[in-house]
Amino acid sequence: MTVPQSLVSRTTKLLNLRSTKTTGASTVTTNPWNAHLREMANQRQFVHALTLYRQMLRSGDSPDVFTFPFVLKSCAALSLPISGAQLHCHVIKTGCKHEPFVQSSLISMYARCSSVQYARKVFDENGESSNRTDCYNALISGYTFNSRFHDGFALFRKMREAGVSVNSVTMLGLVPLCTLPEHWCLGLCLHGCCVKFGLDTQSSVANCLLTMYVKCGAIDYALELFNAMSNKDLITWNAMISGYAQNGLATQVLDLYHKMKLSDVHPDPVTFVGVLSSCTYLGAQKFGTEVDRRIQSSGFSSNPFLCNALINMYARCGNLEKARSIFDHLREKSVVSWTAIIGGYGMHGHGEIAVQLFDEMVRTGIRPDKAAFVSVLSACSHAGLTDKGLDYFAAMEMNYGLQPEPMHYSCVVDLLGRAGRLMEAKELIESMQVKPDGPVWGALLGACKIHKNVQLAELAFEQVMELDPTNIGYYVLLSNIYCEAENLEGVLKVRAMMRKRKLKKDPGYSYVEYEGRVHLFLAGDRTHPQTEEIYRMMDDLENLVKELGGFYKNDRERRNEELMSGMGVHSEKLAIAFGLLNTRPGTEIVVIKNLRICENCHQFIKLVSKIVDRQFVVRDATRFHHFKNGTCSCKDYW
DNA sequence: ATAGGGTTAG
Repeated sequence: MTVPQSLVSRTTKLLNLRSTKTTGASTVTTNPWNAHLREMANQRQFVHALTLYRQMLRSGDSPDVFTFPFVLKSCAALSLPISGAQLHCHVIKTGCKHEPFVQSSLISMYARCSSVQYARKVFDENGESSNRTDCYNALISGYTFNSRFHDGFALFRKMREAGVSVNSVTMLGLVPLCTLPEHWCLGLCLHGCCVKFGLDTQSSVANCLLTMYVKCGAIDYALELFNAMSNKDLITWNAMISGYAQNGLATQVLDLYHKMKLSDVHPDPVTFVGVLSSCTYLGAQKFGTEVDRRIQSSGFSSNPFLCNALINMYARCGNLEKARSIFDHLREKSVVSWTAIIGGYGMHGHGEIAVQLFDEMVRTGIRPDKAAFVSVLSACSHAGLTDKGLDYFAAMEMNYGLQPEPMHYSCVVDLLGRAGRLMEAKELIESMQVKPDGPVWGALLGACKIHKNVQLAELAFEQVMELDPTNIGYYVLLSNIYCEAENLEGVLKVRAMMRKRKLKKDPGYSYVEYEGRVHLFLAGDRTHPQTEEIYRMMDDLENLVKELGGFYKNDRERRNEELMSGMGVHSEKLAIAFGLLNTRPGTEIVVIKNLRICENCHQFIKLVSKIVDRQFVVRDATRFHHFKNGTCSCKDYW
């Protein structure tokens, strides 16, 4: 085959290749450079490997069968198509093009750094000799790399029909093609294939299957596989930890991290990223600080992934000083770092700072992306910077060519809604290019609660029901709107709707982080080991609060809340009592809530803080996973 | 000796 001319003819010469002496095909030479090249490639020092290759040519030595795989791999890793094509010329000149390892390296190189079509060409022109497992494997993983689902499976079928034997590397190439939820049944079949071929004992294939399940959201299957694996290596642990983390199962992550520490496997930066993101999700700053110490002592402190994860963790947990200090010391601030710190200031009510930082980011030449706009838009809506937010929203598409997604719309609807500009918000939704999702109409519904607009609320609710009929939060919201409007009929209507759809309100829960553990309380919970003491403490507090004049703002509201949830004592009160029992006087007690704190508890906490002279901070955990869907199942976590 | 592969942040 000829090397694609379009690539070679480009003037850029990344490798300054001289013509080389042609040696006999596949002559086994003891090229002294090869050992060094292998070393470089194995250590992922790809630039060095290519430099070394250049030096080798300059010194007059010729590349051979053992040289090409390393340098081709380096080109693939660095995505250098022109150098890759030049190497292809060298392969032909040195007569190595029929060498098995060189063929599969070439296929892989083309698939990874120029075009999978060229990879296919090499494969086809190899003729009979490509009827080998290696070449099939290389091309299949090439299709996977380029997300070519149908081509990948078609080739696999061809491979089976041609009677070419399948090995574990075939599966490593094929399984990651099934990472979309709609393809996961096929992944399950592949799992069956692995068992049939006796490949499941290899931990790399199992890791690959594990990752596939995780990405499809089939956490149960992933866990089953994980538990069945007797030789869990670092990647096994990491796959499961990040799998939980990506599916919003934060407490399971912390549990698993704990178990990993007890095993012999040492965590690496990938592990810490998953653990930190779960601390962020839970608002578990103390746990996160522990992890931070471990990161420092493991020598990973300059890893950019970890720095960003740390900034995010501290910022979301409210420790803005610490987050800022890491951010300021960062050598290279990426758009991710900026987004994390902007989001942190935004969610803790420092909208002005968030906006300043966003502008500063743009001044330093960093191009904001969609996530950066989410953080600045939500900062604007929390701080009431309505016009500023609208400017950013306009700039997003006009100046940066970024098509807003439902997330951005829900921020802007919230922005307009909080400012009382309800009709504009409604019109914005109706003008959307993309289909609005539940949170977009939900934001309007929330705004209707603030501004007591029953009519618009009914309209927004109708829309939300089309999109997300099982989300209890919206029913509660509408019910409260009716309740405030003293529309008893409406309240009953919502309740009947919920009964008909067999929906029950998720229990409100609160948690307090204590001694590196998350202590979770559901409304009316009596499962905590200290339940007796907690309830005693709470009764005392309630009596004191009554003496100070604390009561429900309005009796109807209390009844409504109780009917909606069927609950007893509110979870935040339990959490407060637990905190008072276990923490030292003078320390702050941080309570995290999954649902908005109710008016009664708000007052309760205010009065308790006067009585006991302690500082309470109640933070809204819904902010932590505002844009994630998964529910937090912390229940089993002690 | 040599390919092919699995885990990371907002």
